[in-house]
Amino acid sequence: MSNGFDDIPFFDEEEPAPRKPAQAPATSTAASGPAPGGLGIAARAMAARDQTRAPDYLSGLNPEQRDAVETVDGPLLVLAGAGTGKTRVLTTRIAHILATGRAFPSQLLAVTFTNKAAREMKERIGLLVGGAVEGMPWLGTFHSIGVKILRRHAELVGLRSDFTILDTDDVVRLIKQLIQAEGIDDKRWPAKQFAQMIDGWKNKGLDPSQIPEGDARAFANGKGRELYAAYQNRLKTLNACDFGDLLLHPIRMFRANPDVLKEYHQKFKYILVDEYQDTNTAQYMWLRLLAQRPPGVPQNVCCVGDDDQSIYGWRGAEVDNILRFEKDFPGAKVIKLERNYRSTEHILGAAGHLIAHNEGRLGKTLFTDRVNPDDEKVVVHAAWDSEEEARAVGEEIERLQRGDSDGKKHALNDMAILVRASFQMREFEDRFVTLGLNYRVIGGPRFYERLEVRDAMAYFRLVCQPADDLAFERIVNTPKRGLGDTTIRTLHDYARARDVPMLAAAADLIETDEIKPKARKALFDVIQHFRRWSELLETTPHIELAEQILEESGYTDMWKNDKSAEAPGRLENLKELIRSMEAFESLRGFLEHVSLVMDAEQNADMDAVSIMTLHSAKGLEFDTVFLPGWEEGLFPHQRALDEGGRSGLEEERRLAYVGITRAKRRCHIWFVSNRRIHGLWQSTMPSRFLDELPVTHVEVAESEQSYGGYGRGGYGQSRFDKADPFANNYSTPGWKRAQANKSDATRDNWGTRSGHAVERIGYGESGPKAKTIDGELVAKSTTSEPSKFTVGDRVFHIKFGNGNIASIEGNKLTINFDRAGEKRVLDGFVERV
DNA sequence: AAGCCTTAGTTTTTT
DNA sequence: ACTAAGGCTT
Repeated sequence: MSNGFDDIPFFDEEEPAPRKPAQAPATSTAASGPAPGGLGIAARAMAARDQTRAPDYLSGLNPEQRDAVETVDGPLLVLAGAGTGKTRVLTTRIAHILATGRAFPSQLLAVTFTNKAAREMKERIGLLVGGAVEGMPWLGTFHSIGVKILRRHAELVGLRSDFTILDTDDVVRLIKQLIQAEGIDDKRWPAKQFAQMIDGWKNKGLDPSQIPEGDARAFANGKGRELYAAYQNRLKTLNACDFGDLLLHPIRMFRANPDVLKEYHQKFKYILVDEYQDTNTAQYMWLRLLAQRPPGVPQNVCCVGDDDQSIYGWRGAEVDNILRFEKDFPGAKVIKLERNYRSTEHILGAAGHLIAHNEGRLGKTLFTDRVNPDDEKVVVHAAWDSEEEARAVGEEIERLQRGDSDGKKHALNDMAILVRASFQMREFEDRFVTLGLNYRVIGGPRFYERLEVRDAMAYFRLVCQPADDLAFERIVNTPKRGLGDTTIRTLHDYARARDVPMLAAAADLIETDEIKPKARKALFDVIQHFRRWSELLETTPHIELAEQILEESGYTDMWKNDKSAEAPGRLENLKELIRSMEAFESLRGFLEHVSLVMDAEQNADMDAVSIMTLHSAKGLEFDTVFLPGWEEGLFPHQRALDEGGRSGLEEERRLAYVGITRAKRRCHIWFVSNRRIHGLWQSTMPSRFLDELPVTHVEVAESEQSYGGYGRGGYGQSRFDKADPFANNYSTPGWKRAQANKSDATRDNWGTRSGHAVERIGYGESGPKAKTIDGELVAKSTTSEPSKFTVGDRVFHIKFGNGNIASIEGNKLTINFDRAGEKRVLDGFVERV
């Protein structure tokens, strides 16, 4: 569990979460079996209760929190703003339900989105109640609980209970096969895209028969519905599920089997949902099925969320679920948590003013009364380009580390850089490597998604589940065994014709002469190996077996013989994979875990600055937060605006809100005038979100360096004394260029900004001379001067050779090259011949 | 089966 | 501009 954040206390300067009560039994009596288990916890919790006064665990709560904990009967929506003690309320509420004897641990259903959140909740309940929480079998993610339900009733939806869970990669490969089998051009209709469509439908809870006609037509000349149905059939044959099915199958099963649903109704006395604003339609349907009760019986559902932190609309989350909670659950009580324990008044003020620009919200205002005159305002900085941005952030970090500003030395662990898009990270990494500053990147490619780990897992899967064709196809020729396309196709056809797994097909076919002798020998060896491994499965310790599989299959040797730079790292990852199996009892148990828990631990020992996207920062907090890249087009992101319209913009704004509210003490926002996007230098405009920050809580940093045109020439006072605090930035070369571009076709990405009137102050002309790089950049991307080329000119390009200019858009030329065909290039890269 | 060349994509991410 | 992946050639 340690990625460095788990030990950061949720409350700053508050008393820690209540400790194990003195009268709690010292020894654990946790039940060993599953249901009806968990009496150990209940007993401890009951013992912890003090009949004469309010129990200890309630004492540290504010009135609203306490209300949310004690309102146990009937539907309850807790609107918990950032840093208001959400997790504390949830965990205390659970402890309270247990302590008052209202339910056994096994009668609580508590759902989270991520494994991390589930883990954290378990730990914290353990702290409250004392001891581990083995007795809460129904605390987990939507998906892990879905699997649990589904394994019990798999046969009701046409699966066997040992079904496999496919991840995205498997799904895409499977769909690709289906597309090809239909004779559809898989270049024109990419499997990946269709996988995303299916995912979208499943998020909405739609079967093939239910998808909108338009959607069905949109793919592969109207074959969308057919393909989706074919995909579901194929999954059934494979005895497999995708992630969406882990929710949809239980929904189907409950609808078709009211008696089963009733069992669960009786079982779950209290239901809790975390991060309710992130639920999608399918999750919502699932929840409603489980939460519904006959008239007169209270629906004990408690959903906790924050509409202002809903940032996953693009993957199917429906903020509406939280906005209409009261309609869905009549008689619901709504409690708002607005007292913030995390941030300074300036940070809260800035965030609150920004988010107030959103229309579709329930409306909360965070406040704190711990006001300190030394609290720093949110600082907005300008930089010339992203390189300077990274340099300046690096300097600020070193300053804090040394303790220059306030005499306190700040740990790198307390600082984070939160970016909108991951490509922004690189510049910071480069800079920090140069500076020798420790950093850690959160998110990004994950351990279990690495090629070598997935290969190894495919071997294990096939040993446990010989019918796993996807695993078979993945590794049958890895390492190379001379089993090429032809052989695989033969196997595939045979298997499909007889409806048997490919491994079985292979066993059949090596008896015949349909396969060339060489391939037959190779296949024979593979089959022998798997037979033996399967036999060892029951007798050999799983770690030993896993090592043996990787050795005997030649997989480790393959990487040992590989001379590429990555090979050693891959071998190291394989060792790590084996090591991580130690925590499990069997190979099967391990596989199940991995399919549901895709995250791996990070080392938290080192003191390091965290770099991550705004999305992965949700739920975390840091003393100092740096928010670079506040420019139109990047943040708010152009695509969010194009595809999401106004609601897209509002989601971006929520993202900005999430970013600011991660900060406890210091928040530094940056924007640059020039950024390279897709390899081209673009002039950028400051983000509209900057204009939405309140003057009283924000200051604009004086220009720290090279980037001249800002803050010099007698501007000592706050930029906010002016009508437009950022006016000066609009006099920079970047801004002028943006203006010039406005009347030009090159504005395509950037010129669509509206409703943002600014007064320009003619300052740049007489201002300090810009750096040399300025001249270069202007030369490359300015459009204020007419192009030195005209349509029809014959030009030479170093890569594409000779050609004629077909059209000119600012500094971008469209050229018909004699050999390379039509290309768009910058005018700086060609010369007249 | 390895290596080269062309082509497409380049916001955010969980399970 | 860069990268990664897929297709094609040798």
